[in-house]
Amino acid sequence: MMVESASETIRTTTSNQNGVSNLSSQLDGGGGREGGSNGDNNGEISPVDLLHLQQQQVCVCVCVCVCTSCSVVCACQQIGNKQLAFQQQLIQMQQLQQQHMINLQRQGLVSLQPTNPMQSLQQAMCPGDLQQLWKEVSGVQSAEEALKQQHTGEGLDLSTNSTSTSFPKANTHSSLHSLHNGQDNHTPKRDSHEEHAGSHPLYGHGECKWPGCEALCDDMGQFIKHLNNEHALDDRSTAQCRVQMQVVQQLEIQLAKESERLQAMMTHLHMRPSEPKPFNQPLNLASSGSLLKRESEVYPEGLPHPPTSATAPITPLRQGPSVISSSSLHSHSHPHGVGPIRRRIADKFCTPIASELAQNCEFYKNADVRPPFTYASLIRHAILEAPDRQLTLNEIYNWFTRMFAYFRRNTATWKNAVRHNLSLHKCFVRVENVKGAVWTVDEVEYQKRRPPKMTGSPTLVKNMISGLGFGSLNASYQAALAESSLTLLNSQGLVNPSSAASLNMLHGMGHDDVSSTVEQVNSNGSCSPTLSPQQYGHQVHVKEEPTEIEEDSRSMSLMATVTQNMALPSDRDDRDLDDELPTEELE
DNA sequence: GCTTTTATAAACACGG
DNA sequence: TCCGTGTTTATAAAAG
Repeated sequence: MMVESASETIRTTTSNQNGVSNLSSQLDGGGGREGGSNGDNNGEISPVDLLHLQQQQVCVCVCVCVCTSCSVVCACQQIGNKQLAFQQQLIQMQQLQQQHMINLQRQGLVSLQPTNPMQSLQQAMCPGDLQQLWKEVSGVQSAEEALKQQHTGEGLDLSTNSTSTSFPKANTHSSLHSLHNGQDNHTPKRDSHEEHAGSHPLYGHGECKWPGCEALCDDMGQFIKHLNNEHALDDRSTAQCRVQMQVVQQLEIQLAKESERLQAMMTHLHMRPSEPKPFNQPLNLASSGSLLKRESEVYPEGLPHPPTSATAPITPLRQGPSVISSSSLHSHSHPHGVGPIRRRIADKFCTPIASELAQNCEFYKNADVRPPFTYASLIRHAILEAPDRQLTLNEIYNWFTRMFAYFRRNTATWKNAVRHNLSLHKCFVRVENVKGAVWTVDEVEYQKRRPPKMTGSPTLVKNMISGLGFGSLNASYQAALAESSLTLLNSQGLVNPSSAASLNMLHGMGHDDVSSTVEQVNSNGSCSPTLSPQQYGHQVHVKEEPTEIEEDSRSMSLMATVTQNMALPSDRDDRDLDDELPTEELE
């Protein structure tokens, strides 16, 4: 069996301000470095050294051959004081590497084994490094290019933390694209070329994505031809395939490490369900700061204690803004120890509750963490999640307890709050059907209560804020909806925005507010509160707005306006509304 | 400092 | 009477 070999070039370069000139002072002698081992380790540079060099903003080139038959290791462990000396060293190293590569190519490249040399590199190699390996294997990159790249600041950021790993932009763009550039490659956005070219994982952006190959192909046919000619089943392709397997394996290892880290973090943050909690004190995302002062307080057993009494801040897994804000960290505790939770953070930042919950569903189910949403948001979400978008009070209770560990205790407190919110907010409409009293959501009222800070058409936003306030949806609002959100949704493939499926999809997309608004635009273009009780044929309104016309008609919900319209048919505005609403809604 | 929003607590009414 | 449900009021705090 032929010797399986490859040459690995790891470049840690920096686009630093210090440049190589700083190198000498930082590395000269090297005796002061912790863990420094490049002085007596037989020419090897350990990952620790690499990391250290990188952290020290040092430009260093390490060329390590991973072949099983030779032990060529080219490392700049003896970096001189002078920049020139360092550059010379680099050149020598590159020449050595190039020569070695030539030898390898003469031997005939064969597949790589996941041998120990390779595995030993895994600590220092990120997947991008493995991709870089392709360049060396395929001989695409010359040493001059590498040297040039090094001094132009492009190269691998050798960090032990994969999250901070950056990949070379220039010469590995193509090869990395298919695997590592998930942001580019996994997003639905694809250039027109790719869209028209069909879907071949090895073809995109008009070029071959075979690792190490950047051959330009005008169309799919040309690509197929190129694929068959250049990447046929031979030793070289096999070797590349095996390296690709290594890449995947490396990614899996990294994933396992990150998962383990995550688990440790969650464990550290008291998320061990199996671990007995002495007092089962919840963690409050919003007002955790006040808890720091009272974390030593103990509430007597059997006595209700404030649900806001958390012991430590904890955040769910998310990337959005639902994090503990500085203000929340410094919130004051309630003088009676009952610190009411102020505005939920996610509400404050207009975080879509659906996406937040979808993202951290298990988190909230298991962690005694107060969800960063207002009661109103939660209630609304619970109702909208229901198949028919209506829930009894008890079902709302059950949803709270099912979805949030936080609400599995202090039931009297939060249930009272739920009832209070249901009664207080006009967006919650109590209706009676055959099942009894159920609660629904008047989306118009909800949006009016909290104007959505959505990104989109300014016209839409404007109309959402101002146009909603006349008891009916004016034309501009409808037009804005149709122009912006509905178009957006249609572009997302949501043909029927009024369907529950669309709702769920929208929630999943994280357009909580947008979705709920757009839902109101039905297929015939008219706007109706989808969730208003008129939908429910057998339902009778129990919760009514005051019979007298409010001074501010904007406070009237659409549903309530309909109700009033029935009672006060002579009202002009209500007549206008009557014209706009489907007749069946008045029945 | 004012207003709005929200959370919390509590009182009360009503019906089963 | 008790309990669940629903409404209302009061208070405090945060945020704009």
